[in-house]
Amino acid sequence: MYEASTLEANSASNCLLPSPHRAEFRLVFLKTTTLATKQASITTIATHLGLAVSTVSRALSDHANIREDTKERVRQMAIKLNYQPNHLAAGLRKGHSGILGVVVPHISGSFFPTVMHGIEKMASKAGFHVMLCQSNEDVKQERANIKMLLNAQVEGILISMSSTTYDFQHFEKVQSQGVPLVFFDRMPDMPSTSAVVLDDHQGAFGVVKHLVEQGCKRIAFFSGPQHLNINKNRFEGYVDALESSSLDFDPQLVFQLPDLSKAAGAEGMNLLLQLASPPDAVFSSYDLPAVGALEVLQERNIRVPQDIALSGFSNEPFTTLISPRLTSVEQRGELMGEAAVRLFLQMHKRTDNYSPQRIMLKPQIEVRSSSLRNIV
Amino acid sequence: MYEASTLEANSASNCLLPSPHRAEFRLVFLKTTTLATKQASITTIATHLGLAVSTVSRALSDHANIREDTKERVRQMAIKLNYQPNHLAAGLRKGHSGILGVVVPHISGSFFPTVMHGIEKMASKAGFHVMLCQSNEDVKQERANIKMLLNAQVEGILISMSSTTYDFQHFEKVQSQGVPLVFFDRMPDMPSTSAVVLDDHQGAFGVVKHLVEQGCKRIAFFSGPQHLNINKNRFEGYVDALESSSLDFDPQLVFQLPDLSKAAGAEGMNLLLQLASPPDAVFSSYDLPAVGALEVLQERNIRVPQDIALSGFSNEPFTTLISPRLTSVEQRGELMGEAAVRLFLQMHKRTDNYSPQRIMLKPQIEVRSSSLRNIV
DNA sequence: TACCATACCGGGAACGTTCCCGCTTGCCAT
DNA sequence: ATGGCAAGCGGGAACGTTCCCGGTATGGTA
Repeated sequence: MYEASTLEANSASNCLLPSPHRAEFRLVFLKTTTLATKQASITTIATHLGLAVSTVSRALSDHANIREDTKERVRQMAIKLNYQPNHLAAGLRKGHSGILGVVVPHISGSFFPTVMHGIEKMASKAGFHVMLCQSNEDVKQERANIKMLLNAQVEGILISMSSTTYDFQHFEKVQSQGVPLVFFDRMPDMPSTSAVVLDDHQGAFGVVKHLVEQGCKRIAFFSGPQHLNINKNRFEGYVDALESSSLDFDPQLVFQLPDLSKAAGAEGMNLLLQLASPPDAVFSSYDLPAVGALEVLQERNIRVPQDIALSGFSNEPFTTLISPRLTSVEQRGELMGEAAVRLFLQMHKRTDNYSPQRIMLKPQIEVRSSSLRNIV
Repeated sequence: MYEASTLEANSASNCLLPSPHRAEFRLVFLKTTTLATKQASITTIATHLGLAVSTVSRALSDHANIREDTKERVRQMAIKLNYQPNHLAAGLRKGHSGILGVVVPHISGSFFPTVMHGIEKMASKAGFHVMLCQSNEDVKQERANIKMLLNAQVEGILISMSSTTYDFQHFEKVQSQGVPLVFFDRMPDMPSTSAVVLDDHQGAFGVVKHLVEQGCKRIAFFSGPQHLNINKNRFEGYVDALESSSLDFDPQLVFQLPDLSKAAGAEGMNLLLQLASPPDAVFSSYDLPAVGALEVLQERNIRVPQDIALSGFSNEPFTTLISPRLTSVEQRGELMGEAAVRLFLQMHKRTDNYSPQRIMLKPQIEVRSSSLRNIV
């Protein structure tokens, strides 16, 4: 169709500041070096006030056994000397760093960023710093990430598994180290792990039930790699919903896509249309293939949803921007992130006696015009 | 139009593991507590081998003055004792933490996650850990984030300014502390700061020039808050392109939207259509308002691009999923993230004598069917 | 034989905190 | 007058590293 052309494709170009700015900079810089001879520490405050280090430490942490006026003196001197507490030293001494590690397969799409948003929000509220890694869907990087995080003395790890992870020794090592481990969305088939996941089964089940209500009888399914719990559960939800609606399961209508892309969805749709009896609905494990299918249908002037109804999964932002708007399943990413942190906090409080817990979030099925036939 | 209905709206429900799993867990847990009596340190290895701590330290860091066979013995004992180096202690002693701080206004949309992807990729390649904060477009949180990061002894801060930031003292404090500070995308109007930004002016200029080439003569503009450099530069690019095309600047055609949302774009479009002489093109500072405008036009059966051409900015993923596909400007987020880290690394190497540098990325204008009138 | 350089390793201080223990002072009850 | 007790503070060890300054062998050279 319309090929996107490119007007400007030049690569990055460095451009230094004009000379007046550079001059101004030098000034600032000189002022800097003379001031920042040495960062003020707790000892600096102590010697300046003739107090003991321990007293200053307790004053700053608002300990009860320190008089209010000495506390105030310490605080004043602290801001006067521009004192910055050293989190590293405190962490070393206290035995915990206040850092929470997060590993995601990648930072793209809308789901993982949404979860990260929930995680960061909740973690910072609880006083934790978030250290972020991405595994790039690679077990080796995942292992390296976990090792890094353990070295950084994180107090817990929240992780969504990479798609190439089949053995779980690196996860077990984390647990044996006594570090709380919480999975979100993608979790391994391990007992004794905490996790927060979406009820993918129920989401898929609900979508198919909805399609049946709309009069669909031959519902096709686009699936992803089955070793991931999420895809497996979505598929089973599809199968169970068919059975519960006394519809036959037709393997011809099920495609395991090589990747969950738009192109793969388009290809799948083309294959479906070549069938002797093509489907009257397509349910895709992810929104992108559904859009691919939609474009194929629109090219061929097949009406959506009248001839073929369509539903995706994940409720990507674009589902409400295309026309017809795409029915999908909201994954509640932010809630998932928050729940994962909450689970971590539970395990962190009573590290002696935590029992692994699983939270299953109820999906929300967003019914839109791509599947809504009888507009009331 | 089609109201999205909700089938399942239950909130989160906790569900404990079934009893057999819990039993299995107890077993695992007991094994854990007995093993993890104490994390092995460098001293543990030293005493086990009858070596000095310093020797072990140098052996593990592959120092030249240690015999190869003792190195090997140390390494073996390390894995035998399941030794995990303590990054905190090393950081405290060495005076640097190996942590890079990142502050973004929010983790949503597609731009910031893309930048973060570039940052994380580049930083981890350089051996840095990434600590992530979001300011939620709030100066107070931004200040708190920076303070936190400084306490965490980060070796540098990469930041994209919040939209509510008007004074820059917290930035100056970072610089006076000698901590490298690099802005990306949104930067303050400060001299002597390093930054990597998109050439927003050129991007906007190019889009308008392209629209003019397509025969458009009355080009409307949707703008965002002008105190942010990005919006200001886009607006100026628009103005300069008009002038360079000897087209009149008509203030009636320029809207400063309250927020860069779809609804705001729709409202703006409606107002534009009420004009005595409506525009023949709309250029929006962000993609979402452009989609809002598009929906209004499609409702009224106004043809895009024949009657009114359309262009957005940011090249959000959905621009290629809607129809007609939306012309937009690619912001090169990943490249921006990588460049920001590279800039930091430069400043980090020669902290004594770095000159602030600015990198300006060339935008790519993705011409698509929403603005392409004469299909060759 | 005396001497020096090199290879290899130990001892110990330091990084900035926290926390346990102990000391003084003042006050009240016995 | 004696004891007890709490408030308020100081001293110092410890957390796990790294790094400087040594020390002891070994081997080679004058």
